[in-house]
Amino acid sequence: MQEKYQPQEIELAAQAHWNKTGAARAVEDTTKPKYYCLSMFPYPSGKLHMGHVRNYTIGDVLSRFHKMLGFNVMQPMGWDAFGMPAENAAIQNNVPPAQWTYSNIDYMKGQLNRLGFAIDWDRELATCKPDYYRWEQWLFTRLYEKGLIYKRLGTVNWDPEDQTVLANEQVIDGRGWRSDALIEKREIPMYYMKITAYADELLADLDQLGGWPEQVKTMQKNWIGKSFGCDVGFPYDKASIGTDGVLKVYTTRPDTLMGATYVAVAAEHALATQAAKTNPALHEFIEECKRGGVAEADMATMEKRGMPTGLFVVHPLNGEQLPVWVANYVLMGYGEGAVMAVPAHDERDYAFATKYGLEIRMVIGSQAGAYSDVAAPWQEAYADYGVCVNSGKYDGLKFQAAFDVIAGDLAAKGLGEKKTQFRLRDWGISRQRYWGCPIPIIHCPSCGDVPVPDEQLPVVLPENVTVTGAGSPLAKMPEFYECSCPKCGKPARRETDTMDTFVESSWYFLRYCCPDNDKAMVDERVNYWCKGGIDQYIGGIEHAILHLLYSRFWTKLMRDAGLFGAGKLDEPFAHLLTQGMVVAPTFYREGEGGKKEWINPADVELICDERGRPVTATLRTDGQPVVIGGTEKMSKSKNNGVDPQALIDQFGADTARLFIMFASPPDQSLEWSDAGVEGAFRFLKRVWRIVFEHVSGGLVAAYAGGELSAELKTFRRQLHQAIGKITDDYGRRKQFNTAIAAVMELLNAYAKLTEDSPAARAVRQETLEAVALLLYPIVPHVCEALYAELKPGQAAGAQLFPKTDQTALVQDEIELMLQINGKLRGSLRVPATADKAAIEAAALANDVAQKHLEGQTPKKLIVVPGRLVNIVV
RNA sequence: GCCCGGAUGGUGAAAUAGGUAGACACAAGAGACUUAAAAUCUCUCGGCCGUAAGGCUGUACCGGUUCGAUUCCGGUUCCGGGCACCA
Repeated sequence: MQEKYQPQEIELAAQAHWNKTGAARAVEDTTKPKYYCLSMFPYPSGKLHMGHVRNYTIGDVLSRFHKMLGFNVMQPMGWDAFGMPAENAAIQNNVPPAQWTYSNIDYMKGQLNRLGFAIDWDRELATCKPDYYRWEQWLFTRLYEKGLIYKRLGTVNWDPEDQTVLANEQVIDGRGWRSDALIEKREIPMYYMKITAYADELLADLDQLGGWPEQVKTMQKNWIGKSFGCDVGFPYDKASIGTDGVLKVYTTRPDTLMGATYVAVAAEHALATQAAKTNPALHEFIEECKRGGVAEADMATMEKRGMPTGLFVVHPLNGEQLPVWVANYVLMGYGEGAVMAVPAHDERDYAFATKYGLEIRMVIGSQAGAYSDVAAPWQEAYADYGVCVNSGKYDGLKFQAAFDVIAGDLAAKGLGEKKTQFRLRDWGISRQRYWGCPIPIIHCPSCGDVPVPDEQLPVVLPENVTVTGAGSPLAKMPEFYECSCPKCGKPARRETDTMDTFVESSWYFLRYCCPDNDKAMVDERVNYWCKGGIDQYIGGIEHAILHLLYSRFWTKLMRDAGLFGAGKLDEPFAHLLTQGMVVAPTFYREGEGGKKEWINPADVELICDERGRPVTATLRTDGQPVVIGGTEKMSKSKNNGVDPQALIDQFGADTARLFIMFASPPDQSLEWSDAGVEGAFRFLKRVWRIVFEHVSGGLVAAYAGGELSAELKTFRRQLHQAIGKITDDYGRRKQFNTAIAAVMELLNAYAKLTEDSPAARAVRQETLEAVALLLYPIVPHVCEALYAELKPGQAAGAQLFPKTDQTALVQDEIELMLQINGKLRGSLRVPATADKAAIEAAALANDVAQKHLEGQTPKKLIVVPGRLVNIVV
């Protein structure tokens, strides 16, 4: 055995061994329980970032651990290869997106292998390849025929200078990120997937997901947002509007209807358009509302503004005339594009009414008859449920009663009815971009939208294009869009929009089961690997809503298309681990026009005060100060990523894996710092040295029974307690930092062992064999090497995980803590078999207890078996 | 703004079911070994008082429940994630 721990050498050797033996190959085998361990596949952005290393190390630890428990493990990997960054890189570096993407995949695959992940590369897929996306196009045409995909207008960010649609991320303070032009909202035709048709099931099935964090289920539930409310119709006031009609709104608070004092409509609403014809100021205001992006966060935080239209509608219950306002916070795409406003009982309406001097009418009190408790002077809206007051015949009714009676009255007048509504909206999947999956539709002047027939699939995306950033490249390629109608044969035009990349990532995990099938989207192998759901899914918490919801949706779509045959799959992911973000500080300088130029932390010199808090920061290259931004998710846009490659080059893959698993539990965010990496390396060197010293004394058989001294007996108890704890940490708790700490603790105890008998050597052998296997899932390379030294000819990865020896855990005496009035005052040794009465007696007889009692009789005695005694004086 | 999280020593964190707060590490300081350095080993390490024994105090802030609260409940502050075209 070599005396020195040389990671580069042993890691390459271990990887060569795994490759030779096909250790990571996953083959269907019905004689073993299966374990499908899935990590969210990476976007091939160039090189791995710390988030990837963290994600895939967690996946690899769980994969290797379960393999040692006897499962048939599959750990696949692929590439979420379509997306905007490839187009941006193309514009910047004049490289075709495909070429850029494939070379990134090559490099990153090399990095994954260098980290020693047990990935079955035979199942690798890339979403930008026709043999993958053709099935997505195929299902698209089926869904289109079923009416689950349909076309309508949708609102996008329009950059008038570049003549192009921008993503929300590309709109900064209402301006295009490249052109700096003011962005406008624009309505264009888009394809939508009818996810709302599955809203009820997506909500109800959350209850099946026992292996999901509550947090994520709550977020999805709120996102779907099932609400019970009422449609309310406000008849037009004919004198002002000039025609008959009814303005429809939806509310979850019909009990407050008597307090409605105005209605607000979106800038694009028909009533707004009508009023603007004769009102130049209103016309100008509506134009202004159309400026800016479409992101909801911006809508919700912008200043609420409005303007009266001069039009009126009639209150359906009390017949009063209510003014119609145009408000910038009402959106045409959501619901009816109009809302009723009850300023007294809604915070947003309250703020708006206060600003524009609109009437505030209080109609809900916290108890019947008494509404002075929430009455003037008005400081804020009373949005809680209560009792109707100041509401005529409805006075005294509580929320539900008022809801029912008012809904009934509206229905009787034909001006409303109860309605269940969802916040969830249909999923717009059209993108006016090049680097994505082409939408398989042909537009025919006589036949309309015709789905591409199966035999013409896939619609292949041309790979040699030039991307300029202005307009859609496909729309400039006649050789792509010129075609003939599949129905009538006349000249037609192919759709040039591509699909949202979330579509590709909504089913890749099913395709891993059968990536080689060129006859079908999926086959019966899905039923083997996904039975009962994918056993473990691991990925960032930032995907808690969109990606996970879309994937659940697509699984249900594929199920209902009959793609799982006799198999049943309602939910794709049985267990979900949402890893915390890897975050790092951000630094920037403001350039011309206030544009932020982000600087990588590696190029920044931090100056800290004596308490270790950063005071100022300077750029290394010029020594000039930079602005310290917040600590945020490592990302390209903030340029705060830390390259893991340097870490691997210097210390090896095992140190990188160990450090990142030890630094914090997987579901917490991890703030990157270089400190601590050395510590992880030092620990591995220490393990190596300990094994080296033991092996140098000659090999012995592991302890298998027989008398032990008290010292060895105590130590063996620690060993087997640690095995139990670590098994629980890996398996149930998925908390790897404490598993590592338990091994460290065990080795600290090991180093303190003094005995040097044959029995002691046997216990040492037992311990080190166990340690090599206990650490194997986290640092497999070094453990493979150490285990081969301890048990020549044997591979650690082929062993079963250590089991606790119950007989080693037996204790004669245990220690209880002694509390007086809930404060720790001492401890107590009692026989392990002592009953409650014996423990009480021992506690009262204790010197410390006597001292604090000072002759008084205790008021109460609390005994928690195995833990403590609390004496209340 | 809305939804979901988080906050514990100089730092990362632990405390698994309401029961010893700070395990295990990092950094720092002191010492041993060494011609020296590196490596390694030993010790100290929340704050205040005390030579010590020990005492008081302490888990973002304010309040509550409990024999006992980092943990449960109500409120507040700050930080992070998501908000439908970043992935």
